[in-house]
Amino acid sequence: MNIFPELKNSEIFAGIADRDIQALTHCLKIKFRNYNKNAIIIEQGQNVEDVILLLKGSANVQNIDDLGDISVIIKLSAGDVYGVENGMLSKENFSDSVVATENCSVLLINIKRLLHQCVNQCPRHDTVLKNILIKMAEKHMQVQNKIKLMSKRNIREKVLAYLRSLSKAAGSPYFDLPFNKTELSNFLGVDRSALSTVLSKLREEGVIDFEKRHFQLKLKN
Amino acid sequence: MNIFPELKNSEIFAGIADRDIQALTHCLKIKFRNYNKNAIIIEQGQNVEDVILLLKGSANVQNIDDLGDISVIIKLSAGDVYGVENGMLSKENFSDSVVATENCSVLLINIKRLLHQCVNQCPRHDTVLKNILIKMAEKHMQVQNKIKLMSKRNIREKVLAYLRSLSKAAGSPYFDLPFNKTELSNFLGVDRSALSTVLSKLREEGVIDFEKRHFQLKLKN
DNA sequence: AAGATTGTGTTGTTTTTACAACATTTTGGA
DNA sequence: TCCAAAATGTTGTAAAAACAACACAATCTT
Repeated sequence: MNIFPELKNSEIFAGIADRDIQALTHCLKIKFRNYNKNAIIIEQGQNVEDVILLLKGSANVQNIDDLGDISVIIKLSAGDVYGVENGMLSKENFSDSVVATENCSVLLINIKRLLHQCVNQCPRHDTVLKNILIKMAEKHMQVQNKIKLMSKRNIREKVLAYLRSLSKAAGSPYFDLPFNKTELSNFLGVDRSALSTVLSKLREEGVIDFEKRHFQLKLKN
Repeated sequence: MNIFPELKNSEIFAGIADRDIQALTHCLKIKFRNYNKNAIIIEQGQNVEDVILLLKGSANVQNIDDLGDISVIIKLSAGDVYGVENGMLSKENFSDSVVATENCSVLLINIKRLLHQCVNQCPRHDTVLKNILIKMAEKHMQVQNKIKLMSKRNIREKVLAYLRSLSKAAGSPYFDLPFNKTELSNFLGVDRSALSTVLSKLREEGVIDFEKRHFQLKLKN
């Protein structure tokens, strides 16, 4: 399959001439894949060979521990990249899974080819790497911010801090959760039913309103 | 002050010839600073101008929220780097503080100079940047792992998971906490006295033993 | 060395959470 | 469209956590 048109629309390849993109496709051994919702894009334990670039859809980076408890580490949206950090540290295996939460289109980029200086002196290799590293930095900041949420001493403060950050990102008191409520509980590291109770209470108090994934933050509270 | 000898001992400059290091010092506007224990190396809100490289000592990356609650996001040890991600995303200000937990020696590296292609075609600039990005990737992984700890549903599992990771890193059941217990509670996002109770219980059950910062993991449990 | 500050463990109380079980709704396939 | 599976909200209960207050130990300052 010719994956050329898919790459053209990605931020990572923005501003790169068509024939340079063609060259990069070979140089970086780029593969294109589609995944259905709930499909496993990366399975924890799997060999680290490719970085993934999510072109379309969304996915959760998650981990299941010995007790079977799921922890959702981060959410990936279209444009996001995952796995560069593993490659940079020469990790053998992924310690977390990436699971599609919608139907996804994904590019697989060979990690070794990406990180090591291209023998062909392939044009724009560095530009792509730089763009990907910026994406990684972005995730790094997001994860650090998530730690602040999770440090809050109760569910109410955790979820409010998270909702505020979504509202801020949306630039509006109205916004959509990127998760269903079960995923949200795993994202915040709390029990689902306890979260449900807290959300109901916040609604009853008039602090928030919500319907399915659509939320409104009514008071700064 | 001549900071040359200080740089030579850092991993970041490993394998770079002496006169190249001299050149880099100017090119990257590198400054050397000492900080006493408890001194603020970076204050949240401060302008992002430099990346810091911790040469000696240790520091906590932490955040104080509106309610005055402290959250310790990560611990920095000798060799660690902080602030690259902010620079890469053109953040104006730091949103977290970095506080010395021992007497520290620090290099300040101009972030713009580091990230943008050097006009002088200064030798080894890229090597330094690459080394620093690997350090960033390392922190990124650490932070993701921390999220897994914090996702555990009770203090017992959180602290045990953390102690296991320290034991694994030390390659021994005996190891030292990089925190005092108050800091540890802020690192894990739990109440200090509650943590103290859990640790005492674990000791009483024979799962762990500890004295000050020195710990032993007696059972996998 | 003395005094002040910080760190630590303990306890009791109150609040919050996890857990389990369930009913209902929604979603996704077949 | 119908069925099965998944998501959601609710409730009760037991367990755990936060909070506050305190005593004592350790550490730092002067």
